[in-house]
Amino acid sequence: MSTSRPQTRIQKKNKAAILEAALSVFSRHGFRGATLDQIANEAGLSKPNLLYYFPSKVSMHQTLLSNLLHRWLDPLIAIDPEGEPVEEVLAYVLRKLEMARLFPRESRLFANEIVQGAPNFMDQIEGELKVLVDEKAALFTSWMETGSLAKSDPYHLIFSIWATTQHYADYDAQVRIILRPQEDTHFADAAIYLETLFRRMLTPVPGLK
Amino acid sequence: MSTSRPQTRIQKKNKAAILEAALSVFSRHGFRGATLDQIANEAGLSKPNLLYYFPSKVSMHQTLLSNLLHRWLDPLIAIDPEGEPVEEVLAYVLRKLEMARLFPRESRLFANEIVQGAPNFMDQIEGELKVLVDEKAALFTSWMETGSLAKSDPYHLIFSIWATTQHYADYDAQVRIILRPQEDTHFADAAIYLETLFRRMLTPVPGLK
DNA sequence: GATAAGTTTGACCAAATGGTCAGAACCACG
DNA sequence: CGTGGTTCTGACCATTTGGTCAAACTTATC
Repeated sequence: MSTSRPQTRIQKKNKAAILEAALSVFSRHGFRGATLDQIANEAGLSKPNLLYYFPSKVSMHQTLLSNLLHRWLDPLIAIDPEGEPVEEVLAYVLRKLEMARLFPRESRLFANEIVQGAPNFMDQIEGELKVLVDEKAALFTSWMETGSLAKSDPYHLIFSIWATTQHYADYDAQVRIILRPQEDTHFADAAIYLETLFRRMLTPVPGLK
Repeated sequence: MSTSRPQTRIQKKNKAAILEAALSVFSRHGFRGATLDQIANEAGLSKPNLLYYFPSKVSMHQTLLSNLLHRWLDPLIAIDPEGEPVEEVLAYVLRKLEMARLFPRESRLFANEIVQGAPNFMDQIEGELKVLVDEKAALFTSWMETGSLAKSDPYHLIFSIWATTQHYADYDAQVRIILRPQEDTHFADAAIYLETLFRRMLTPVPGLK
């Protein structure tokens, strides 16, 4: 209910610059490993100036995490219960891969948080995320029962989609070294591979009941 | 060539306790996020005592990483060029999943290091790991050419195996929350799911040339 | 059980880190 | 332009952190 003032031009610009820098630093070094000096440097501001816009280091981190949640859930929400099942799931895979390509820092921020036991993200995982996953798992199960999707464990199916796509963001350093010659095409190659992988998994085999 | 003295009883015990504690702390908080006080606490030793056994914080980290490399590569080495292709790769998948179950801290240590751009692991990834991956990728390709393994990109195949299996160690916190009711059986369920996923991917379809 | 080697610790240090604050500089607007 | 709010900074602070060291305490060996 607080009558919050509208942001000034400078506030908008600097808050954005700080969050941008904080995302880079937190996603590489984790919360504890990141320092305000690094963030200030990268944002082109002084350390006390950071703390003029955000009351503390944790508040920057929390802001980033809650901004992240919606972007992270959107591709899952977009699965259409009225669509063609195999194509809907494959489209989800490709959307997730696209996220890994376009927002690798966000993916790593998330990875860092989970690896550390999700100390600041538990609530959201237990809440919105779990509800949504349960809902989509139920949708997958109903598709499997009508025979329009091959039967398998819907939760582990979702995990395998997350794992394979996020791998290209989180393990970027490893992927680049191993694929050195084809560095520039590796996302396109991954898309082809993953579409095959999941199409074979999901396409119902007519002979089986 | 240095004539290194044999370790005393106490040295053996305390070095092991320190590495054990360091593994726990580094794997949760990353290198920068871990503190010597935490490690000392967990090991039941004083901070100066840690530094009697290891000259610095980085030396503990490096020791853990190089101990890790061999355990990490072994399952890949064990793929037998003389074996039945589909079964060999599936056995590799299950071995990797077993590693995620038995050594989750090691997996997270590795994940932390790669997420941060592998500052202390580059050499080994560029060296031994890349050579071994190239070798096994070539083996997969030869199997694909003789028709005993379905055709696909061997590098992305390997990535997808790593990603899906390590997910259960690295994203443990998330997995446990989403699967709460079946927490205790989730590795067994994952084994069934992943075997199906990769069997469908790898089994050659007779009708296709 | 003396003695030399191995082990442990409290006290300490310099650097780094998150954060504060008074005041200076800047900007929008009448 | 001047004035009131906004933005920025240098100097500062308390705490944490990796690391040192001399001295004390154990342990093994003869």
